[in-house]
Parts: sequence; C-alpha cells; structure tokens
Amino acid sequence: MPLQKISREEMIFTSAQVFRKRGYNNTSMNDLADACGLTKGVFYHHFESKEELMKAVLHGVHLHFKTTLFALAYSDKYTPEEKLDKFLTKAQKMFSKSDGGCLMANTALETLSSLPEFAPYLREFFADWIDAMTQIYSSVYQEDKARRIAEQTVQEFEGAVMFLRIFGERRYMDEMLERAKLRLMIA
Amino acid sequence: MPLQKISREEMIFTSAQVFRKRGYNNTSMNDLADACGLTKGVFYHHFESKEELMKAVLHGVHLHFKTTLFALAYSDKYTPEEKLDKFLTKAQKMFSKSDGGCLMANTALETLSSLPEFAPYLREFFADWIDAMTQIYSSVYQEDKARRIAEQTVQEFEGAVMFLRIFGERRYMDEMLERAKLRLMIA
DNA sequence: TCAAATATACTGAACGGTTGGTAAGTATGC
DNA sequence: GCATACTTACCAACCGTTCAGTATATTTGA
Repeated sequence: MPLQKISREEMIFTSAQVFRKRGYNNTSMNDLADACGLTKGVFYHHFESKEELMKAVLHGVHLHFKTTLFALAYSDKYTPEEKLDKFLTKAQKMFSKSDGGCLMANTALETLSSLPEFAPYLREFFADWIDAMTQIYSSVYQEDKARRIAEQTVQEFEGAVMFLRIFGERRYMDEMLERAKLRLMIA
Repeated sequence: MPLQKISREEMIFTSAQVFRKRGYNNTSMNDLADACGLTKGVFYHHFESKEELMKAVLHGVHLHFKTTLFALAYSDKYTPEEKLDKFLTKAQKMFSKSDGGCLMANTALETLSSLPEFAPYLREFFADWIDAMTQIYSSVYQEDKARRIAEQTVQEFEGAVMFLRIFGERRYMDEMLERAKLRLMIA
C-alpha cells in the first residue's frame, strides 16, 4: 500500500498533537485532516468514528510513553539515582517542549464525566506511570511506601504542568523535580 | 423585578455546575437553559455571549471560594493547625461532594491554549488559593519557604482531585491531606 | 384612581455556519 | 481486474446568536 500519503501511525501522532493543544471537543475532524494534509473522508476510511480515533490516539500515546519513558525505570544499566534523574529530565522535556501540556490529563479533566469510554485508557496510562516510579522508589523504600511516594510524585507532576501553563513560569517544574529527587536521597 | 424566574446569581451558579461536569466546549447554551428551566434566548438577555457568561461564571466561582474557603486562612480565631485542618477539610468537601472535580482546573486544561481570555480568571483564582495557604504555612516557615510549600500543596491537591476522578478512590485525597498537615507539624 | 407608557424578562422561531458522518466516484499500484 | 487510498459533494443535526413579538410588572400623569 505505497499509495498511502502518510501512515496510520503518523495520523495518530499528528492527531495527538492537535487534540492536546485544542482539546477533544474543540477539535473537528476537519482540523485533524488539515493537520495531516488530508481530507476528513480519509479519516473515516481508517477509523470508525471520532471516538474510536481518540481511543487509538490515547492508546498510541500510552505506548509511546511506555517504550520511551516508563521503560527507563526498569533498566538495569543505571543506579536508582541515575534512573530517577534520567526519568524526570526526559519527562520534563516531553511535557514542556511543546505547549498544550499533557494530553492524558487534558483529556481526563475534559471528558471523564461525559465520555466514560475513554476512562480505561487514562487509567492504564497513569497506572503504568505510577508503576514505573514505584519501581524506582522501591530501591530505597519498601513496596508500600514507594507506591505512595510514586503516586504523590505523579500528582505533583501533573499539578506542576498545569501551573506551568497557567503562570508561564518553568520554576514550578524545576522545583517539583528537585522535591522528587530529594525523596530518593533522604529516604 | 419579581418577574424574573431565577436570579442572575442562580443562573451563574447553575451554569457553573453544568460547565464543571460537561466541560466548556461540550456544553451548549441549550444545556444551560434547560438546567435553569429557561430558553437559551434569555441567556442572551443577561449575558453578551457564551464566553462572557463563562467569564461571569469563573468570576463568581472565584468569589465563592474567596469568601467561603480562602477567608478561613486569614481568620484569627484559630491556631494555624486548626486553620489548616478546617481549610483542608472544607476544601475536600467542596471538591468531592459532587462529581466533575474542579471547574477551574477543568477549564484551565481544556481552554488555556484555545481561549486565552479565560486565563486571567484562572490565574487569579490559583494565586488567591496559594496566597491563602501561604498565610497558614508562614506561621511556621519563613515567607519564602511557606510560599513554595503552599504551591506544592495546591499542585498536589489538584493532582489528587484528578486521581480521585480517574481511579474513583478517595484515598488519594485523604493521603494528600495528611501530607499537607504533616508539613505544618514537622517544620 | 386608573389607564397609558415604559421597562424588563421571556418565548420561539429563524439565521448562517459547523459538526460528525456518509456515499458515490476516481486514482493508484499489484 | 481488483482491492486500497483518496476526493468531492452531500446530509441531517446541532451550534452560538439574533430578533420580532409577548407577558408582566413598574412608573407616569391626568
């Protein structure tokens, strides 16, 4: 099928960026088609509906974070301190390089009450994120405590991303990262 | 003017609940009119546009929190520990009694990139919230440190509200409140 | 005192535009 | 020739917004 202009993966990735910036309800199928250099009819050739497309986007983004970021936590090439540092630095880059914040958090707060079918995708994403950070912190804390610290860190992370967007000051992210690293050092 | 079915304040308050649950873009003027027992034409008699209505809603909610919650931090009838406890307990009730989470956070993540005119209302709300918590923590920490802890607490709070909605477990809120109280005790 | 004039809250229909989604037809490559 | 990818045109429904008209209360003035 070399007559396809762009791959399904590219459509999903480009759609993810548009959804993150404009939100789910404020993004039309035409917006997505324009961003991909296509007409919206093509989208209905590849995806059943806007909701199914969004599910594919959420799944794709989850997979991208799983292999690119979360996997770092399970590597055995670094010390826990190095792992946490690499993890947080990479996370910060992924979230703050382009405006629009975190697609998963944006989608959660926008659609959780009106489109519950997205909920499982959001749940699994954050569960995986927490698992990854639990893995890192459990090198210093016991499983239980490590998980609670991981949950706290993810919560603070999303709060900091929101503050970064609201106030436009990157110190919220920096200070949050320092606190997360401190938690590993002063166990 | 007793010929008015419901007051402007009631329209704003009812609209706030609908916006919080359904989101800004997914709420139509008809939805708001139905919730108020009116027709949508009436809304345009009281508000210039949907965006102006939303600004009135954001301002009204801000005022409500200012007088009902934030004011607690400046009371001189309680010890700092009592103030923090009352503040957090009340905040938890206000946020978790009805589903939909926090209107301000929802609106921020949904509209910050596409409707920047709402940003000042969101900024001022969170700035006031941080100021209030800074006031409480500054009884134990010096101004600078108190403010950073206040910012951290608000970030964690919003993160916990999101987790409560995603996972449906109230322990995220409870554990967050415990951490916030601990920060005052082990200065 | 009691209409007439005025102001306000509201109704219901209509508007131009956009939405998610469909269908019929064309181009492309095996 | 035949499946796949794509274009174009289209649909009904809904969107935010407008507006002419109606109902109700208040103010006015003789």
